[in-house]
Amino acid sequence: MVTIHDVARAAGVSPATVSRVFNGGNVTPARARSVQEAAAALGFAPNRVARSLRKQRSSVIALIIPDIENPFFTSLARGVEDAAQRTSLSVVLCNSDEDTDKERRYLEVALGEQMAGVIVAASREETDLGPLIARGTPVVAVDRRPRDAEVDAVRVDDRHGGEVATRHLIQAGYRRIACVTGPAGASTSEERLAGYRAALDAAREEGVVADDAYVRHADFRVEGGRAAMRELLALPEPPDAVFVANNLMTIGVLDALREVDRTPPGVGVLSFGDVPWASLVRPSLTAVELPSYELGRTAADLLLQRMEGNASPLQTVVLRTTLQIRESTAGPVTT
Amino acid sequence: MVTIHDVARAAGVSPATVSRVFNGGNVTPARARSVQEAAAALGFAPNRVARSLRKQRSSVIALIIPDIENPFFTSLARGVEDAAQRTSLSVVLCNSDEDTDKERRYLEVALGEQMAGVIVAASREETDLGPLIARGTPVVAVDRRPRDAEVDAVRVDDRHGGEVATRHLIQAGYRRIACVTGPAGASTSEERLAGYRAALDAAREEGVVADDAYVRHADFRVEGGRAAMRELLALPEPPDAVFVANNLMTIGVLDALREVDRTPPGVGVLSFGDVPWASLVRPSLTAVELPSYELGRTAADLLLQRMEGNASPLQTVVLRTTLQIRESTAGPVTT
DNA sequence: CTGAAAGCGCTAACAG
DNA sequence: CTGTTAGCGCTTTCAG
Repeated sequence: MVTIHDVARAAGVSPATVSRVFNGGNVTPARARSVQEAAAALGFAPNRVARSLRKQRSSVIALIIPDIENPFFTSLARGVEDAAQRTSLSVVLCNSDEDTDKERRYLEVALGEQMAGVIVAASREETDLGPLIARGTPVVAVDRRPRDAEVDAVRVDDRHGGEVATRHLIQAGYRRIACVTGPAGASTSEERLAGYRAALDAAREEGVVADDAYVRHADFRVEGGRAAMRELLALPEPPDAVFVANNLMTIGVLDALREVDRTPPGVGVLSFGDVPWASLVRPSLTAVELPSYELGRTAADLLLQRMEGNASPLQTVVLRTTLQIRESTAGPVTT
Repeated sequence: MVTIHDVARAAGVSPATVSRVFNGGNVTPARARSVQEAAAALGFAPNRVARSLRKQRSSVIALIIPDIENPFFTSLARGVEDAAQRTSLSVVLCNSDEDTDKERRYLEVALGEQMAGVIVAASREETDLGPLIARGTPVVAVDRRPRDAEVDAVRVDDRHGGEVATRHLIQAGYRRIACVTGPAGASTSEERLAGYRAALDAAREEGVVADDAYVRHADFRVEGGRAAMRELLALPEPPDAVFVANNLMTIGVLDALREVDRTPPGVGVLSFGDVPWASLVRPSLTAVELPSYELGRTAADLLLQRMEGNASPLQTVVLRTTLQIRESTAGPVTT
């Protein structure tokens, strides 16, 4: 391995000077050039580990997400990357797989590697960001919010979005509206469910059924959605519409409906988050649109500000969702 | 920050002993316990940067992929993660975004961070793995193969798969078969195209048209597929079938076809790689199925072997693809 | 089985 | 503007 010393010797300067050349210190142009030539000739690549140890901080930021196979999170990741692009920092992705153990491990890695910053979509509200914060690492929670963590956060108006969505189903004429939400303990699961409940409660007098038998917790994945929908269909009085709390579960729900030949809008289907490559899906799906890319972008901007020393009070940015009404909620079959 | 010295002092031992406790050295049980208690009490977390510097090797492996928004690569990533799971290594993902500059940067990071290993799906055949190899870092090329790089590789039978696919279109009765392939310079683009050409050449006598006007290079993304298909449709004599060299471009192709109300199987569509969430798509799509997960899994296994010191000659593992015949290639409309 | 000591490669004072 | 020096926190000989 060729080090800064080798370059120094070859260029006839001290190691410190070489370091300065590579870090924008004050060096005579002539010398700087000869250092660069020596470095190129020797194929010198700076040892980032040594640098991190010395500076007590690396130059990579970690993005920890719970499901790399969910396009919502990959789009969010693109937002983070694009924002980091302007800086000299690199972004690495860590997939916690909705698994608190894996998540904890990645959090430990981020701490131990002295990462410059961490953006995390927490698998559960219990996620412990304490050690990172104690060390002074800037942390931003995105999409999902750990309970009582002292961090900046960027998320969407889950509760409100869930309420608007459910209200739309009611207005479209559906009366037995089910909800397939995510794992208990994930903030987004809970909030979207709360919005659903609020809308149902407000509509009691219109003959809308509010019954917890219509509520299912699944895993935010295709299989979970499918299983939940099958259960709902097996009910003595199956729902005539479903509010599904994320995009992937909606795919499972649609599969389950197709199995029994009941398709939207006969059974209304409304997804929180656009189904991936929605253009392929017929009938087109009504969905609460989420600004996934902007979520990532905003989180990264916030993180970068903190890294530059912005010491203003902690903030939570809430991004708006938009209900996109399409064919899948056109109204129940009139029997 | 609490270091190994603090723990040593608290436990009344030397730093070396603390290190041994955390690395499985020989330490009296009683002492080991008191060290662990001290560590816990102080909230000690080992500094992985210092360790990496000392050991000249970190404990994370990098997976560099060209498109994090492509489910093929995220599935591959899952394969890598699951294989790494058995070890104490962590996997971080780097998205090169089909951009050779970003890719080079990540390769530099992997080198500078002294990563324990690197798995890379190279954006182009020119990708330079030299420095990594020179340093002795185990490297495995997956899916895409950099030209003359001295590395282990895991890929699929792209050429053969492309040939089988095209032959199927011919047998189904299509005669003007186009090909939308990926960027020139990506090994998979070239190989799949070569397979397509071989199949056409072999079928000249059956009235099959082999004309480079029917060949388009796009970007392996939805937009590229859409644009390419629009061009093909604008030809004086548009194709009656398309072999699309990846899953995402197929989505764009289907969109473009729908715009002009020409849908499969009237125009045959065959995708190299299953379209994501294919269950949603009607008509169902004929596709060359790729073992994406196994690709990642195999690459990681190979990498782990090399890290354990396996010094057998370099190997290339080629995984089989399977043609899944479905509705989208049922045959042209008879006019 | 344990401790002392010597760095891994780099950067940041501090002198000059 | 440049060189010298002193570590960053850890692991690993080498003695004992």
